[in-house]
Amino acid sequence: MSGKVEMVTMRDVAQASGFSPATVSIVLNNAPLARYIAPATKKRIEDAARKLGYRPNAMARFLRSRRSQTVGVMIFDITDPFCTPVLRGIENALYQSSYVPIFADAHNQRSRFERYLEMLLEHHVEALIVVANWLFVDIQLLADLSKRNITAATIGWEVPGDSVSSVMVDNEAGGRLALEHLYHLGHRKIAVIRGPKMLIDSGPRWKGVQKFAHSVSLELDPSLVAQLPDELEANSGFEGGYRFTEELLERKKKFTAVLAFDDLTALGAIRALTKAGIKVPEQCSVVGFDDVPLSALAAPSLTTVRQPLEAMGNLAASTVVEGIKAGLEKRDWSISRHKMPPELVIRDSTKAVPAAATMG
Amino acid sequence: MSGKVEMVTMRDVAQASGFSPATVSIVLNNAPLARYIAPATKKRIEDAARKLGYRPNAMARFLRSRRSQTVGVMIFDITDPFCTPVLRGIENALYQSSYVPIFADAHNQRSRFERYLEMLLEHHVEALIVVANWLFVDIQLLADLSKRNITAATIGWEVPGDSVSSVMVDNEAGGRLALEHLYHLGHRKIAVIRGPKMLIDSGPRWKGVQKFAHSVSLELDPSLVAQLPDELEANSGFEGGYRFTEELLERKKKFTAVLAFDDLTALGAIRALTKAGIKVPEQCSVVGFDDVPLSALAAPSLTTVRQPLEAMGNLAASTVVEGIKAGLEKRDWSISRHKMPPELVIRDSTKAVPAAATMG
DNA sequence: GATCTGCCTTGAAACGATTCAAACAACGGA
DNA sequence: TCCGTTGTTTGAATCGTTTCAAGGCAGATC
Repeated sequence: MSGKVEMVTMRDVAQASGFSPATVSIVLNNAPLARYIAPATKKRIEDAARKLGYRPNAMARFLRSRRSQTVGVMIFDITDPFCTPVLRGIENALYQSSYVPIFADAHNQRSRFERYLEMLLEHHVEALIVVANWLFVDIQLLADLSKRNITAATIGWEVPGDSVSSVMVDNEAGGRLALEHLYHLGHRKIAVIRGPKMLIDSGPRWKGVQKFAHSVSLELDPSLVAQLPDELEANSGFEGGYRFTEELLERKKKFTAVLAFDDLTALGAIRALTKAGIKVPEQCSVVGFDDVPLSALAAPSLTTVRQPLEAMGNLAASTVVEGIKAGLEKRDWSISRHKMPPELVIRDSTKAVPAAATMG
Repeated sequence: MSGKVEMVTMRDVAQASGFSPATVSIVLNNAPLARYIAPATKKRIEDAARKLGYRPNAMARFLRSRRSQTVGVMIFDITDPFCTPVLRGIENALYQSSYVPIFADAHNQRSRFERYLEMLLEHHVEALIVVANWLFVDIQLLADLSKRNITAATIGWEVPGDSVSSVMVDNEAGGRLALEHLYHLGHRKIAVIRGPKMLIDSGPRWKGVQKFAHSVSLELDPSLVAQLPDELEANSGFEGGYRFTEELLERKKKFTAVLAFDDLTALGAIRALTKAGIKVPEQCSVVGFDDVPLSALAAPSLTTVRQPLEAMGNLAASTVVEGIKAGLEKRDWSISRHKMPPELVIRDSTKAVPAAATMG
């Protein structure tokens, strides 16, 4: 209860057990040489370590072995509800492999991203996972990492070249799923809110929508289609969805459904509809994209195209851990590019189109 | 573009600049001795470092100086929307001081908490911030940390004794604020959903509610008061709020407002009311607590008692950084216990009680 | 010319682990 | 007795910094 606890070092364990530090190291790490160590020796060393409460010093270990047991996790904006499940997935996978995540939040700022990258490199992370949803393109990143052979993976984003693994949702399939759902419910006049140009997701999703429309000869009225502006604010989608929907209503456009770029946009659209006295889903259906956690809690709960966010985080982390292992064992290893299948989650914000459209 | 980049060490900088590693270290760290170094020398060393792209090796530095530039951030469950803003606040403050957060998510499991604590100690974090909202009480934690003199702070929680700083909201004042608001809107028949016993917040909030009720001679009908069960699931509050409200309605209880333990509970209550055809806020007001990010997006947007979550994270982080500094300079330093003032945020889920109550 | 004073700069010892080549002990066979 | 073998254990170097007592070198003082 009084003075500081002196750190217990390997030397202490060696002394206590009567063997040399070398032997202790070999036993405690179960290094290859451990197979030559007498069982009795192992036991005595392990007992001593336990008794003294020995904890290896991660830093000292690193210095010799080049292993920091640390992975950098760079998030573009933790405030975005998209990130939380992804982070959970990453954390969980790393935990299984006894890696510790160093958390970096870029706040959507490039300068912050770079400074954090610098810090992560100083801490010699063994791998880097970047959760981003737009084009942070950074050649420096690519060069720095692959040269220092730090395995890296991105989530929701892809880096050109073949040095970084990636995990994404199949956006095109997702776009298709969303429109297909509305179409099968009988909707024909559908407003579409496309994502900002700067987001990599926007293009493919829209393509999926168009392709499906084409396949069933559905004409998408261009005056019902809008594109969200490029914005860095985390919740700007909500605003955007709200404004565009409001505008459509003011212009007295007719539509029975809104296909929104993502869940926040959908929520914004719903807010505008509700405010104008239009009931969702009775008078107008709304479908989102992502299935962020709050979508299930919203009122009405949101029909959406689900990205398996936690699984994506998990996969990315497992991938880099695999990459680290391969590097250690000097095995060959090539990056992977995963496209996860999206899944339609039907909740309360969509409904079959009423026999007679009630909106004007 | 070919082989790996060899690490640039301080020795390389020394060689390139024509000085010794000692001098380089002194200059690059701007150590006390730096005031004796000739300006020209400094410049040459700094130039060389820049040119070679020298990056200090955090591990090696630690080994000598005992400073890992690392702070452990233990979160009880990142899935809880409460945590995100807090995490943001912590991250931001640490970033300002060039500390890097090591992220640990206990998933509400004690075993995981302990394992992570172990890992954080191995990585020699210079401080620990624990975001928890219930009694994880752990004597081990206390002993281990203060003995190894690692400064620690908790958020939303307090540790007995005087070794750990804490930042909390003033729950009692918050409870008061919530009821006061409803009362001033004219509500008299108010259902109250108290928090789970295991949460430290529950008691004081309820106490605040009671005190205010007493001060205005308002009688709280015990049959309109429920307590959420002890549950570890992150979103269990929603379920709880839903179920209790549903039950009240089934029992045909009369009330014009619900005072919920937290935002999720409030959202659950709203869901139940809406499902029963009762309009919020026209027929029934609902007030939450916390002001988690999704409260503003919910429909109707939620009136709630705001905890300054980001500020709380920020404060906790600044506090431990201060503690680290004090320790380094062998200054005296005593822990602090902050109680942040809550703030009523009026949105769309509350309204003056109608002249004639319409509910049965 | 010896000694003293500042100024700058540096040698060398840590820090706590890992890693091999090498040492050691014991034993059987020649 | 000597050698080789087998089965265990270890000495000593090393990783990249930091730190501080000590060193070198002008110029000033006696």
